Amino acid sequence: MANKRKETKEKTRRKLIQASLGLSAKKGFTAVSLREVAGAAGITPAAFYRHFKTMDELGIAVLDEVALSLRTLLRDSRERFRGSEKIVEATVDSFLEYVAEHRLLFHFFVSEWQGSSELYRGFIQDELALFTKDLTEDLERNHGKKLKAAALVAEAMAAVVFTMGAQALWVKGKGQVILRTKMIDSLRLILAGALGET
Amino acid sequence: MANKRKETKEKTRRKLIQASLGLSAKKGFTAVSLREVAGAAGITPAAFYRHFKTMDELGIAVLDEVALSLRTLLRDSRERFRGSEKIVEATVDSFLEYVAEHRLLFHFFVSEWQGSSELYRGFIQDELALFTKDLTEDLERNHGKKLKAAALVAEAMAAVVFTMGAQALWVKGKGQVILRTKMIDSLRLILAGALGET
DNA sequence: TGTACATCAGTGAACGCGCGTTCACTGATGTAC
DNA sequence: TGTACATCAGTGAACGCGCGTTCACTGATGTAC
Repeated sequence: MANKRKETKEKTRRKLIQASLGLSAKKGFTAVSLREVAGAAGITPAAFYRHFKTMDELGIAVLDEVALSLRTLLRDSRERFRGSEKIVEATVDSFLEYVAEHRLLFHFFVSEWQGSSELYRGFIQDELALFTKDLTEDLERNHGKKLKAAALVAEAMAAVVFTMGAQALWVKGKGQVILRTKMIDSLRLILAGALGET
Repeated sequence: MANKRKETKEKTRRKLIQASLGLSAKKGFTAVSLREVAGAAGITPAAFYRHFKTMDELGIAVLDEVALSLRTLLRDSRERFRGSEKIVEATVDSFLEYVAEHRLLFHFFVSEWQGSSELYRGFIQDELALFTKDLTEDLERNHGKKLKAAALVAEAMAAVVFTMGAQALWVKGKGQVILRTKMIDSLRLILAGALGET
């Protein structure tokens, strides 16, 4: 077998990424040290360099992970409302499930969203633009030309969904239900405005 | 005179706050060290303790500063649309002027908005709730009962305004104008949805 | 299949450095008489 | 107003500690024959 070495290396790499997510949930990725993350992943600080040149490179690897998972969110959301007109509920429910199931990834995403690292901010903005673009297409497909300025609608929706989605990270039980209603109603408001009298 | 000592102490305190803002713009407040901020303010590390027990206490002082300035934003915005029905333009223009004039304060605010410090996050959510509450009242006053669920409208608007406002930090020249239009159109969409057919 | 050599993920010790915190101190400012 | 004492913002040296980075190394895995 010519790949056992590759396999174990990949395993360690994934441990480093998971360790970053866990540690940055507590105090923010910028405040996590190379030694900490190496220790949490079960390797010595020196071995860290076999995987990443810098902590920034690790940060980007984490964001790649987030991007990947966000795209599955989109796919899931699409499947849900295919053929149905309940685009709003489908989007919100997919989103809230995503946040619950990928807490650490989503928290990393929003915490660096408005952060000070231009590198991470740029990456996140690009990913958000992708999300908005796909949402725009879905809106056009579902509502046709009755809806003008679909791109604008998608952007306003994304702002609401990500902002309130971030709140979902810190709210439990009943609060989750209230938040869900709030998200749905907000999106309906926007959609109603966009479909309103010509 | 029994207050020259007080005065100079207050001056140093302000220098520490300003230094924090400058430094955290570059790498985020969490990554700023006590020694750095003391150095930037022109005092020794030990003297820092004459003003704050910890860096966290300094962070809260900075947020107090932000809260204060946000309230003047609200006042300014209110004065602009008093008697006028152009609540949307007035809000957006006040907001964009605020962001431009208080870049560092606003950046600090949004960068900790979804951050990992529960202390700061809580403080910011409270301040945002205040903003939303006042906006709700203004909406009710301006549109009366034609508008239902004013609180929801205000919250959706706040999400849009703060999210797009954060983008204004990193956009120049023509981009600013486009962003302004985008903000206005988004808010109008929401408002139209809320005023739509009963 | 067995042997001899190459690869390379991870080790452990060492380095110089900036960190937060403490301490006894200084000297300008404030207060009491 | 002048003097004697109290206050206290800021100093500068010292401390132990975790940091990122380097280095020669080890030993399991992979490759060539």
